[in-house]
Amino acid sequence: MSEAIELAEPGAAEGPLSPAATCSCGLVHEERVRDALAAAPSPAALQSLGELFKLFAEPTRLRILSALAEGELCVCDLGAVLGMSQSAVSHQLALLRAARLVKNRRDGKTVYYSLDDEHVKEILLVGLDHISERKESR
Amino acid sequence: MSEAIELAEPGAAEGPLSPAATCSCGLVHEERVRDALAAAPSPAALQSLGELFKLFAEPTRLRILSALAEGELCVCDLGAVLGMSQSAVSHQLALLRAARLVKNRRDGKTVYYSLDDEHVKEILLVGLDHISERKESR
DNA sequence: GGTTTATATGAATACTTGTTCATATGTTCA
DNA sequence: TGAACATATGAACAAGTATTCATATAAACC
Repeated sequence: MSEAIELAEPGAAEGPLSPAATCSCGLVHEERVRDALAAAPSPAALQSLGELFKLFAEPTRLRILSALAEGELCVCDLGAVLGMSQSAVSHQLALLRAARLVKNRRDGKTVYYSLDDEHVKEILLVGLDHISERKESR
Repeated sequence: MSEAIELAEPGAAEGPLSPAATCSCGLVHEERVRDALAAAPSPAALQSLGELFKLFAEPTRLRILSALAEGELCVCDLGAVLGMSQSAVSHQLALLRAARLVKNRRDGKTVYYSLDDEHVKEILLVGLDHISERKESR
């Protein structure tokens, strides 16, 4: 607790910490806060990261991605795999496509989708690793 | 297109594919669909995976996690880092705690938080790797 | 060319969720 | 014990989003 300091006016601009960067409590470990701020990703990176993980944050899209991890599938195939309407699948594919997680190629009337990024499998594996580890430690 | 087959009755139960597992279109690559279904994670795993990635899907929590990646911080520190109210931070910490992504220890009135899982940094790094790669290829 | 089939997209609705406000819990210190 | 402080939590409101329904695009086949 040696580096704990008391800020006289918690909400006031005092020192290099920005005014809004202090919460209502008066206790702040200034050095640690400074380190954390220095190491923080840029707002743009945070935004992109959030949008990326949001795509992995839903069972529907997770199923699409893990299905495509097995190989190329057309939209109708994905509908069959998921037991979902073509429209719902297509909407999700549009999101995944915009994030460049999947790519598509057209063959006549059929559009085939596949993974566009090596990180997809990697992220899925780390996630699966995490949840299985949590399960056994419980 | 050699393995493309036409289902006579798209909605009807025909073959090992479940009735609901066929979309409105009649074109299904049966073998590919079967492979994808065989490789699909269990519903429970999909649920857990979704909940896990949902925690990484928001700038606020991403900032909390990357701040804690630099070292232990108390709730008030995190409020200062994020420029957010103690209540908002505490709510998010409760979610991260429930998922065992962070742990806490009490020292008097102060509660210190830190990362509870090696996968957190790993997931963050893969995500950052992905978005930086996308940026340069654009 | 016109019809059929596979996919894409726009609008609307139901649902989830992050933040705020108010208040409770738990610890220290006088 | 009681006051002060750090944190936790419950309720409510606002914002974002996944699915459905209807319709548009695009290619193939007659």
